[in-house]
Amino acid sequence: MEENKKFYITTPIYYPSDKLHIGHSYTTVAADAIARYKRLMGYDVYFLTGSDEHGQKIERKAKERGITPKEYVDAIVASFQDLWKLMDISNDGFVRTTDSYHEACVQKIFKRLYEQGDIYKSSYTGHYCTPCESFWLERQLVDGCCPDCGRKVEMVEEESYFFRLSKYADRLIEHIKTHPEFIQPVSRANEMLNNFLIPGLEDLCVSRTTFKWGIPVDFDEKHVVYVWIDALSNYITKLGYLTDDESQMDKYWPADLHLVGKEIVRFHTIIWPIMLMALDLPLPKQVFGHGWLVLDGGKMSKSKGNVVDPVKLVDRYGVDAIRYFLLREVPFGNDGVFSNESLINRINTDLANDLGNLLSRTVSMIDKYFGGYIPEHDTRVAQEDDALITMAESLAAKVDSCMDSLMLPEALQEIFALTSACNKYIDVTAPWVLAKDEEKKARLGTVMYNLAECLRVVGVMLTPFLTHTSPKMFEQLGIEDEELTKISSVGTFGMLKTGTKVQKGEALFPRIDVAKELAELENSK
RNA sequence: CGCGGGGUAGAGCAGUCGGUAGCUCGUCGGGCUCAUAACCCGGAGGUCGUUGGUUCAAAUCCUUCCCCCGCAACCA
Repeated sequence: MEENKKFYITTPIYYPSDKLHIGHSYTTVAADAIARYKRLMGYDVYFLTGSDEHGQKIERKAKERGITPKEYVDAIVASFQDLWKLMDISNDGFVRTTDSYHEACVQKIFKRLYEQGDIYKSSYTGHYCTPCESFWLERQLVDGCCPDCGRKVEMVEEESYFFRLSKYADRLIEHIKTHPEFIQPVSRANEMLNNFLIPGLEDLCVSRTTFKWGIPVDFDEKHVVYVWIDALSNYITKLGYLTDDESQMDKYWPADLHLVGKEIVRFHTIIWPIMLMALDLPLPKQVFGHGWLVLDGGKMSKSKGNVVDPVKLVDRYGVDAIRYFLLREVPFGNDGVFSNESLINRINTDLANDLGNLLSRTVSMIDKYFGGYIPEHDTRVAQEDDALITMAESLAAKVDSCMDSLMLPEALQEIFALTSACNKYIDVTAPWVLAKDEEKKARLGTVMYNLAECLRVVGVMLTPFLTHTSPKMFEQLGIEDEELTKISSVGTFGMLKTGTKVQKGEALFPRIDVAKELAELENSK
């Protein structure tokens, strides 16, 4: 395997105003699967996630509870980390915007941009609601009053710092046009160009004086840095940018992939690249804006009180079931519907019926017909063997091509196509018939061997996606040799050793009684 | 005329450089009995939102209109 292949992947850093919901899990699980896949392929991966902890909303929430903002975010950020542990997220770093290295670096970035003239001081005029301490745009006002509290707003002029986005707009447009892979899916690139870039960018107000919970502008302490400037910087502050040790920065920057939800594509493809241009740093190779998990009734939102709690689902169905659903159900990039029913159906059909049952019937037959030892095999004696083996041998390449385009559901479909083929293979070869005829023992052995070997291949390919399931599969197949769990072992068929002792275990995914389960979920609300 | 996405079998989706309409789930029927009542095969079910047009041929290209969703505020 080649050395020096690196892959830097990030999720957004989440805002700790509340617990995370299934949508956040979706982004992070997707990033995790990609990160794990790249590691499996031999890349030196750095996978970063974190929390974006500043801003007025946090300050207000903390005040309501009578605690400091830091106390408030500490508790919630701990819950983030628990969730990622629960979901088996393999992040290499976790950045908090309240970390001292981050704050120091953001101050340096801000100062540098100011000194080189990309940030300048001016004044901002807007409709201000004093009780809410918020500025509102003209069109946001309801009958000329604050949309939050309905009270009168007043025109206020505030001293602010501005970032010259306009200066870099042409360069950015050019970059987007010459790098079609930069913003994915492409429809999002069109959206950015048509809505923001081509009409012309206005300079961005990048400091606030109306609240304190932020990173102070060190040369003008009554200002704090605008949260997006603060937050976006995380992708490089964590790598040690502008510190004595920039080795991580040298190694991993530019990012290979910023995975984000579609609503923040704008910040990642306009403000962030322009910040990087101003800092004279290379731009990330790709920003991928995935879609949302929506509910039957529409968007998931805290105000509607319909958010789905990932912890509850994981407790009930297990991590792998949830990971699988998130990665498989919705075309990556599109919106998709989340419902308990679709979740349970997905678990039952793919995981319980196709995969789990296949392993179960295969191991049982090896137990029954060969005393639990994987038998000898002839290679490709029948046409059906040939088709199956060819499929198994070409699986890794197919999955790789899907993963290259970030087609996660399609990658899983390829893997499950092999399990389907195995189920069919059992039907065609009818091992229970072969078992009745002592003369067909050799043929029976080959059939069982082929099945076990295919399952091993499936197990290897599922490693990045179903982190608990693959080891369980290997255990039941009796595989102890680490080499047989690596990607390098699936290119040629027949690596599994004859004589390996299989271990019948518990069902990988017990089948769920849909009606009963839905009723219980309904009651537990 | 703000921008973007979408309207294809009961449900959810694929198919869009034109050429017999596919997949998953569900449903109906059959097969098998190794297995988690799982697995395998087959059937039924669609005037591809609407109007007009281009063409030998349109879900696919152009056009009219209708409907749904999202964005334009720090909710993945």
